[in-house]
Amino acid sequence: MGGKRYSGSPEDADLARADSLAREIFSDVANKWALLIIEFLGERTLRFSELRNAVEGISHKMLTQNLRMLERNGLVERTVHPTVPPRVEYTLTEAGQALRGTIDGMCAWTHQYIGHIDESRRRFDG
Amino acid sequence: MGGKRYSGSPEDADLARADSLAREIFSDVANKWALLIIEFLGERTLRFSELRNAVEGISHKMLTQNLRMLERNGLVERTVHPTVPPRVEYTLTEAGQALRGTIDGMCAWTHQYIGHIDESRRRFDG
DNA sequence: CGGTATCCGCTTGGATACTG
DNA sequence: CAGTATCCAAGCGGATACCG
Repeated sequence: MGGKRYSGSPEDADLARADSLAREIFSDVANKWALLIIEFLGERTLRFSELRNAVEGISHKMLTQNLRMLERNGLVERTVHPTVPPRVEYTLTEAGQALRGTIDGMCAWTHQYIGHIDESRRRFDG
Repeated sequence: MGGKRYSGSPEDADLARADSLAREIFSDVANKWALLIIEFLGERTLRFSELRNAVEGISHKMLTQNLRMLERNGLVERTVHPTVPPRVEYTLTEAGQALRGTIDGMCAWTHQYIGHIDESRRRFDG
């Protein structure tokens, strides 16, 4: 991603715009809270409070903030059930599901290399 | 990842420890600078300054900080050539290469859905 | 229950300067 | 060139309170 240089023609300007957009999207999505939320939503639709319990350590504020961002980018769909008390559910869209696939890869990677990493840390720290 | 509850037996304590380690690793790695660095190093070995140019927007400080962290976790290998001026090169280890595969997936995803996302954003903002 | 708003501490991260 | 250290401002993010 990125790394290219454009020299000024109209088509290049378009490419540059797409590039900066890609960077923006990448920056939105590539943070631990967003990735963890997507990972948990991949298993099934969840309510706000369920999500709050699943993603442990996340604050009320960070959860809403990230959910809005994911909704804005069309990765998550928000459905409000007009009941009392309110019931709000979050589901992955197709785009979200697709991204989830790659996050699964990251999780699998973590478990696969956890031993290597733990050892490497000890060597480095000592 | 995570989301499980352990009830207190010795084996459970081990699982809980592995779990929190996994979380720690995930938090280290799941940030945009780390992911971008790994992505660029996947193409080829790079010097500090090359990396600084490739990952545009990153500051000197953030680059060193993330490189140390990646080295500590054994994802990146650092080789110092004792010349004047010094020449320091960074390469992905096998673990790093493996992770790079999944990051490639994220980049591909970005480009595939960039249209959807752009449109979704307009709808949301307007 | 879920969301928004406010306050505010404190971490993050940029700028700068200095070493080998 | 690469790395470390210091300083300091901006903004992240937690806590709290209040509304629909």
